[in-house]
Amino acid sequence: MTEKQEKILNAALDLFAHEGFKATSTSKVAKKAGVSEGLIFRHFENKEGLLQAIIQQGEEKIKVLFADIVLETDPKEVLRKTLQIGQKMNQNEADAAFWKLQYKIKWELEIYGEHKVEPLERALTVALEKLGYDDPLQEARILMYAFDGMTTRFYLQDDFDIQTPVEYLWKKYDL
Amino acid sequence: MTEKQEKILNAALDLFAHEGFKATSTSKVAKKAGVSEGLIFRHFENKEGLLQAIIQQGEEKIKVLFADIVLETDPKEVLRKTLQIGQKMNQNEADAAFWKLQYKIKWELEIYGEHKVEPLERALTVALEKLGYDDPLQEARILMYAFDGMTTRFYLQDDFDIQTPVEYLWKKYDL
DNA sequence: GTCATTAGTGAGTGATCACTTACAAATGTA
DNA sequence: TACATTTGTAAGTGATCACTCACTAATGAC
Repeated sequence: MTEKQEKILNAALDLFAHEGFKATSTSKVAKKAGVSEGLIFRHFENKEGLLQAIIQQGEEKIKVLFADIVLETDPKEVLRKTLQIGQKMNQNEADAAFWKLQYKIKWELEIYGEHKVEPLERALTVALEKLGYDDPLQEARILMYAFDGMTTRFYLQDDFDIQTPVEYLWKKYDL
Repeated sequence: MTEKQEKILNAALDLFAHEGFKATSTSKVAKKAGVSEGLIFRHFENKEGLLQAIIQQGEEKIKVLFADIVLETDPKEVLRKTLQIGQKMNQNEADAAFWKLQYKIKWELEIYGEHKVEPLERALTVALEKLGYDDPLQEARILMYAFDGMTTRFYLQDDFDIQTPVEYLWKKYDL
């Protein structure tokens, strides 16, 4: 990966996240990255390839994000770490743009990518089973739906306070 | 509202919902509606105006959807009716496309439109208070986040089974 | 040092975009 | 019937789109 290749990816990530994939022109990406437009097509073949390269990074980043949780054996710690994912996703501006794009792109591509969250689903199910829930899989899924809903709000609603609902869930699950 | 005006709106709704706003050209809308492209601009001024007309319809439809719930006084019935919204939203293809667009458009416009769901939030809060929840507002919000997360999955994941989680919540709230 | 490969440029390309304009058909009103 | 207004069309418009091409600069292998 050359320096200019990375500059293209970073510029594309930022623009796709904030303006949308379809709404971002390749000329805009090139300008922001400080390279000629032709170079994008040399390295990524076409605009779709550029997007796929970013999504590819996403697959790896999500594994890293979940790795810590999947290995955890203490059930309450699994829940605690899950509720802390939101903070991890938005530690800095680059990460925030990255994860926002992951949420945003779902609707432009019309693909949820459920396999990506499956490891988390399994970890949560095991944890909730240990904690004595009757239907741990359904409870895990409801928690994940709520998390997705909260995250959506966080990215779309400027003044959204994510702290309060997270703390509420913290209390609710007695963590 | 002339016949052709409605045809334009319906064609636009369908295309915007399935292809996206930015990705849908005005010529495509005209072709699908069976009118000349110029007529779109005569009636709706520009492409943005066409979208706004659809969103306007959304504001009214959401009020109708919630009206029944807001007037309900029995707390459990409020919860039951809330969980049944999902079915109401997808009674027929036109409705499904309409509500899908409402979800989809949020990410293209980057606006959540929290005022639209406020009446439901209030109704749920009152209901959960009556049922003795410590923090009924937070509980109401978590339920709404979960609902949003479920609906997102429903629209993006072809084989998503919305029935099971709804039934789980039904049991959980003892309805 | 030579030569093949890769990285990078910048000026194109046709296609498509949202939108305009000039004009005709339909409709309402007296 | 006369005429003003609204509804509708078809053929444009310049701008912008994703992408290509001919070319040069840099790098690596021997």
